[in-house]
Amino acid sequence: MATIVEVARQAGVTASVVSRLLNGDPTLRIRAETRDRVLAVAAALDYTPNHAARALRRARAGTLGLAVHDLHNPVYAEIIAGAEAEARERGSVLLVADVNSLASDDETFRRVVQGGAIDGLMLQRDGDASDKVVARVAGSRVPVVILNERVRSPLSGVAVDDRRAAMLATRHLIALGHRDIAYLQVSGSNSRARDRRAGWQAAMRDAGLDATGRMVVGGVRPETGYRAMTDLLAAHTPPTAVFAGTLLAGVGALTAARDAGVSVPARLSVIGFHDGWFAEHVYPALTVVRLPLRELGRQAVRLLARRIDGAEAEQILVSSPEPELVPRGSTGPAPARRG
Amino acid sequence: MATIVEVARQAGVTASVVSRLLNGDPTLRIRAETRDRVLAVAAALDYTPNHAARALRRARAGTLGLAVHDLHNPVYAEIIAGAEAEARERGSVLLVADVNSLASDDETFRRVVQGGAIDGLMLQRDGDASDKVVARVAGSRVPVVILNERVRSPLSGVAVDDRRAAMLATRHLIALGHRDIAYLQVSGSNSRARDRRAGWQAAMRDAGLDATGRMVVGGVRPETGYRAMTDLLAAHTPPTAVFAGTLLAGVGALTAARDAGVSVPARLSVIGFHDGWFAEHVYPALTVVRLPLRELGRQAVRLLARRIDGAEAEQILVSSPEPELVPRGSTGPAPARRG
DNA sequence: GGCAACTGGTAAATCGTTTATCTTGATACC
DNA sequence: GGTATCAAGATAAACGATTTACCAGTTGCC
Repeated sequence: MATIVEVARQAGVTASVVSRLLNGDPTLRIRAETRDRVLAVAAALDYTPNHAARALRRARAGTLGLAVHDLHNPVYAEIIAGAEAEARERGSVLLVADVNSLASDDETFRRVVQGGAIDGLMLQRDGDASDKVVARVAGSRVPVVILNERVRSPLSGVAVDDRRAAMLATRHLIALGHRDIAYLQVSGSNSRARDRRAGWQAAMRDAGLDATGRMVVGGVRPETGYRAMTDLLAAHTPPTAVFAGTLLAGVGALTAARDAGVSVPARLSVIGFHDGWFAEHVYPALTVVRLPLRELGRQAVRLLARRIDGAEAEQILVSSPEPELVPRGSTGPAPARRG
Repeated sequence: MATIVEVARQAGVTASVVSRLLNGDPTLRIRAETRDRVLAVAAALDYTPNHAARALRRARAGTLGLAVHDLHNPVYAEIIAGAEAEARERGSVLLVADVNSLASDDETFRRVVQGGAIDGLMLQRDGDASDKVVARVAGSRVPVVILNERVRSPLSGVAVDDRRAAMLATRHLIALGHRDIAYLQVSGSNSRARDRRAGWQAAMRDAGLDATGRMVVGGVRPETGYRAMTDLLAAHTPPTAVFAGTLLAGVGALTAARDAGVSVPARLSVIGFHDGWFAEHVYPALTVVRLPLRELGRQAVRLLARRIDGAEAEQILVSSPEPELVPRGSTGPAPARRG
């Protein structure tokens, strides 16, 4: 590969000039013909600055870290897609690391975070491993942005309007005539869990309905949603509708209803949180509320970039595009009251 | 952050000693007490070698590139998970880049590939964008490993036994009494497409069945599988079973059957290729053949590491764990012959 | 006692960029 | 005519680590 010195040599100038020209140094005074000559040589040699050398000199890697939990969760895929696009547009590049490795493998953490391989880190707090990583990274010089959560001040975070979307979902069920609406709660203590629950409760209260006692942990995986739904259906008077706090719990709930012989949506309506391609391929197709996850990914990168440049911690709520109800087959009118 | 010079200073030696000690230089002669002192200081200062400096000096980034098409495809998620684990265990780190950006955005390609940000690249050839990337990267010094495909000699690649798995799937249907078995072909001209088709054909031939005329493009996405299945069902005598060359096409086929009012598995059996969590949550649960995708990801990283170290191009077939039939609800005995 | 071999390191040269500070000849100003 | 300014670059010092070559004492051997 051609180096900057080689370009300089062939253009008859010093490396300094090449560097300043290519980086657009405003203090550089250069004759037009010299500039053209340098640019021509750089193009001819297909000169590309060496990543490592630049990183060393600038004390900046040009790389953003993204800690991932489970790539199989479609919610992640969407956030990552947004982050990748934004990072690319800004000339950065995304480095992925498994959050469990970061938490449990000291060597990995040091290499990635302390060794300066990344300029900043994005991660979703979810479970002990991620909390551990947040704690450790807070003690380093690497700024961190929390994904998909409202956080308090020393931290930076970017979230979507979970509360509003949860209300949207619940109101949809209420509008269909449901009065006994259960909530499959997100596990963990974070704003996602709190806000979605709060949204459900608020919508229930607004409609004069009782929101107590109909809440059960649905988790973030199909299996947990399945179990939760199974338990609910085994109750004396099962709910006629269920709002699943996560997409995968919603899918699991649907499967549970089928296995229990409860027809959806005739006897039970199910609505999920966040959209994914397979929501159209379960049966019946899952009604969901869709949130701007891709945009969340983009904003996270922007915020992280600002923090790397020294800006203060910030909290961002991605409110556009707005949460949207996507009605599909899994929700329908409430069955006639048994009471 | 503490530098190697600072460690050396506090330990009363030169940086050379610290470097050689920490990197296990076998030619280094050092007194036990000096060694302990250096190690103690390094530990006390929590010394971590600077990524960029090391990369610059060694002319090696310590980073492996992974070009991704679509993170929503679960097959990818599994390969990535394997690659990430293996990379981490070897002290490398994974850098993800969207294959379309690499193909279409010149700037991105140069930064990532030519600038030395990665030591090697893994990608799945699938579509024009990826072919373009392969062509361009072949002209650089960066070694590339093709994922999930058997390739010819100048290239390196790692594949699973698509042919065998396809036979396994087809034989399962044959064993259930099906004789009219359609194949939803994978799109593109690659060994995945060829081998799966060949496996289907071989199994059909072995059973004395006709494999011609029952092949239609199913693609790699639910929508394409849906359309293909819809067309098949509209035929004069629809098949009684269908082998979908991809998981998502299988899911789409299932949905198509339902929308066409064809009950599965009573009138139509469907089997998919590769497993994914949602295969258990479609209705009926999708029978599939499972292949060692995670191991494929691991082997890809190993092969790439060898190539980076100068080894010749190689082709690898991941044959363990063996392809496995995972019977679920979408396949059943063939309906009584209409003829 | 002379030479070789070993011990326990040291010195210095990179790697490719960036950037603050100089230099040098020409022009402008008063 | 002396000085200040300016155009157009040149110089050189980092950034932090790795690696090759080398060296001063000390032992060992015959």
